Amino acid sequence: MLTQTITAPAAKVFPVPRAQNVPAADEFSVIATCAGVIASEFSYRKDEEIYGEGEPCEYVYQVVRGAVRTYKLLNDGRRQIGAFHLPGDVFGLDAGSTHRLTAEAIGETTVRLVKRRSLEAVAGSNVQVAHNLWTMTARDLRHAEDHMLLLGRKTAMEKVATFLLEMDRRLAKAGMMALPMCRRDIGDYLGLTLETVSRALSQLSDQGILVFSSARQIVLRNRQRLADLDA
Amino acid sequence: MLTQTITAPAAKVFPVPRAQNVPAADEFSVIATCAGVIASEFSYRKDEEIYGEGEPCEYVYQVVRGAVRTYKLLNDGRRQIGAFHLPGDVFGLDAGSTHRLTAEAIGETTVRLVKRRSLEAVAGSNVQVAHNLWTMTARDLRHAEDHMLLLGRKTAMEKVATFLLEMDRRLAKAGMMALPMCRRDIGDYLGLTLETVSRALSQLSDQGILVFSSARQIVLRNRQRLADLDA
DNA sequence: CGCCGGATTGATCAGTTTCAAGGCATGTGG
DNA sequence: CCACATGCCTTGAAACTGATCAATCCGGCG
Repeated sequence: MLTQTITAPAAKVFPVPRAQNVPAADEFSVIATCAGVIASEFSYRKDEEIYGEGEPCEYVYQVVRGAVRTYKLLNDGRRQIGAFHLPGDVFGLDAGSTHRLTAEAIGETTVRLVKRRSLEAVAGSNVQVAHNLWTMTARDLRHAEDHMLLLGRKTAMEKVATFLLEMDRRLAKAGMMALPMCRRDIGDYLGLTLETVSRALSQLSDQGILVFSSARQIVLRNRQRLADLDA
Repeated sequence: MLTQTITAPAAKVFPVPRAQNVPAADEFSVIATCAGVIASEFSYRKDEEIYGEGEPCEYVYQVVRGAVRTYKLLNDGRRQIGAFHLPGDVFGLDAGSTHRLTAEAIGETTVRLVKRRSLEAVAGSNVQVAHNLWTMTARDLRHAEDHMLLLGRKTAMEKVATFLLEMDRRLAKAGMMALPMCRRDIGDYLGLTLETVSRALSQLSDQGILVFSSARQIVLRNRQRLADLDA
């Protein structure tokens, strides 16, 4: 899956560069800094597949620039996006031997990656690294548990409110939120149609809770009222 | 939360008894067998809380007899059950310091338990145990990912079909399935009302896909047709 | 300028929920 | 031993939320 992206720039291998725009306590960096683990960088074009469901886990990834969606499909094409991965986020870390979701670049996206085998090797002797693997998987589990509550029990408006607060927390810069994903992606993340997402956002705009600079550039005007709508 | 169950039998401490009716490759047993880790046994009455969301993680549990539901609540009481835990299943293993779901006994239930602190201690030096913690959390994550797809994108009938196949796989004995949980629990697991669950089951019964011995005693007559309904 | 993908908005439809009634076991007290 | 209460389940009818179908609209770009 790395070789099929022939038009993408060749991966540049370099000796453990620390990420710039990434939280301080960064398990990925800790892992990548361990002896024997080589971090590379790689770019994907819009909508390009990074790995597919069922494929063997060759690498573990960290978003550097851009955004990634991971999802599952039903036979007839219905899609459930499990998570959006933004700069600094680690994805593709599966404990088993194959990926259980498909990962795609949402827009032009750059990732760092480490070989899973070298990770395994280090984890086999380094308890700190083994602990980090557990912590990262546990973080994904926590998100999934919260998201099950959303999918199973929240109303459309509550889902959208939760989504906006999550994105605000994760990617707000200077009071402005620049959503990398389209309405369909949001719908497939929230278990809604794109029309329902659009209607909910319009309603929030009408109520003055948010303002659109453009369809994907949003300023939250009243986080408290949004939080009230969130159940 | 252990001390408040005053009418339950006192925990009996005993030196690492292997579980009888439990899979061979049992990480919990591996963990419980490690030096310094003491396994106890404990029983809970129907609907008794085992731990609450937000409480510190004192123990990790394994169901011996009975069944456990773990769930989250919204402010107004809407409930999402994340998983049912049946004999042999491990639950309550959170990487953080507090539980993120509430656990309750569904009926009269017996569990084995080990102190989380002793687990931590062993994991700090034993890579095998650290790896097992990761594997168990990853298994929960896999289930949560599958369940997000169900909650977000499957129809009522598809949800019920998936549920029946899951329970058939996990607790069918002699072709018969004895569900430990009520219709409301099933609904709160599938993101449906209990009436919708009941209607779907009746419909499956009408179509001859299953037969009720009683409301909770079910025989699947045609797993293939059920799998077809599952999407 | 005109195209195109994405977004919005409107009208109708359908699936699920809600509300309500009744049935069927189980257990308890008279 | 029967009457009755209780909890759980089923079934029906009406209401409602969100989906579907369809028509623009808007902004960016060739």
